[in-house]
Amino acid sequence: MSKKEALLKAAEDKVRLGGYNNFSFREIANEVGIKSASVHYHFPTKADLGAELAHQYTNAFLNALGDVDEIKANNENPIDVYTQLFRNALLTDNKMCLCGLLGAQNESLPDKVRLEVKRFFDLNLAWLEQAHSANGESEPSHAAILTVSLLEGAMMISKALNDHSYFKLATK
Amino acid sequence: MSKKEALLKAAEDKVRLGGYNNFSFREIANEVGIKSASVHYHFPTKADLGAELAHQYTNAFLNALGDVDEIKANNENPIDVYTQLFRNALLTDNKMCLCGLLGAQNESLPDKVRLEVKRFFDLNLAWLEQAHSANGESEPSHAAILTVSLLEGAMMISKALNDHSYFKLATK
DNA sequence: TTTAAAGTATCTATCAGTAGATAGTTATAT
DNA sequence: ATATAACTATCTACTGATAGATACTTTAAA
Repeated sequence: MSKKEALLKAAEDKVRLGGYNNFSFREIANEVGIKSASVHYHFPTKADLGAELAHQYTNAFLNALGDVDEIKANNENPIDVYTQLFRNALLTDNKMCLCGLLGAQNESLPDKVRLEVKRFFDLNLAWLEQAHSANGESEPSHAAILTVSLLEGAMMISKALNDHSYFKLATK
Repeated sequence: MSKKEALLKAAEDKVRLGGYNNFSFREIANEVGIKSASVHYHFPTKADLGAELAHQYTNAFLNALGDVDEIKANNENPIDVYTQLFRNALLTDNKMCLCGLLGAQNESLPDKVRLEVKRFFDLNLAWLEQAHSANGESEPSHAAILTVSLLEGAMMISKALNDHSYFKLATK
């Protein structure tokens, strides 16, 4: 893993625990074994780092979801796949969804970060709409909104209560 | 409004926009017209301020909700009342739910703040369980979890997309 | 094929600004 | 007189950011 990738990973862990202000160049530099000034070589500003972090997170998330048609072709329910990905993010990493937390902080984010967070939800809603449509839902667009809202909310409250069983109950 | 109340109000606005790290003693002191050192007279530490903020927010929220039995006696649906309170918080104030945002940041909060955030959701779930029970739901506890998760998630994503119509769609 | 230039990745040193917090002082009001 | 609510002054720690130097690697030109 390159230093740049390591910096992004270190930042991701901290942001997913406490939001955009929960990491500093010094902290993540220490963790990967360079000086804070050197972080600016890879990311001119903190906003640049935050934006790239959200962008890559979104790409990785959508990549992990895969293609709706392929899922259907395997006789699987894409909504179950989606739910499972959220569940893993919470249970395995024991952390919030990066873009969920950043989204809640929207108004205090730099513009370029805000834009990437919006991209995450736009793409998620598009994927879910396609999924519900493939499932024969009568209102796929509305169902998509309900799905992502419920999952993000359940995740948030599971963290607030520090109780993973909450998420399981909310998504069963 | 006393200085102390004004400090809490100023802090609340900032926290609801960007989380616990989104306000400083200096900022809120300037806003109410005192010096940052004087804030420590009212709140020994920032954690004390945060905890009292979340506590009062919770009390005000539950007070605004009112009593389930009285709502039912007026032939109103308490779940509609609950939804409407969330909607107003978002549409009128144009801000996130304080405890929703803090809950997502859970791991980076001081202990006493974390405790108050947990109290918010515990009390919300109890109120909703009673409400769903009064509505004759077969699984009031489960319904309560779904209700608060959906509303918090819809609120979060409305902020992320900067689009209030999203919340309306999610809650119709 | 050697040389020159450019790019990569880091360093040290430093900056102005802000953070929360403390000690000790002063004014005001009961 | 005492408690309340503010003040001034100051502290240490941390923030993101910049300047300038160094070593190493890669590319391009003579």
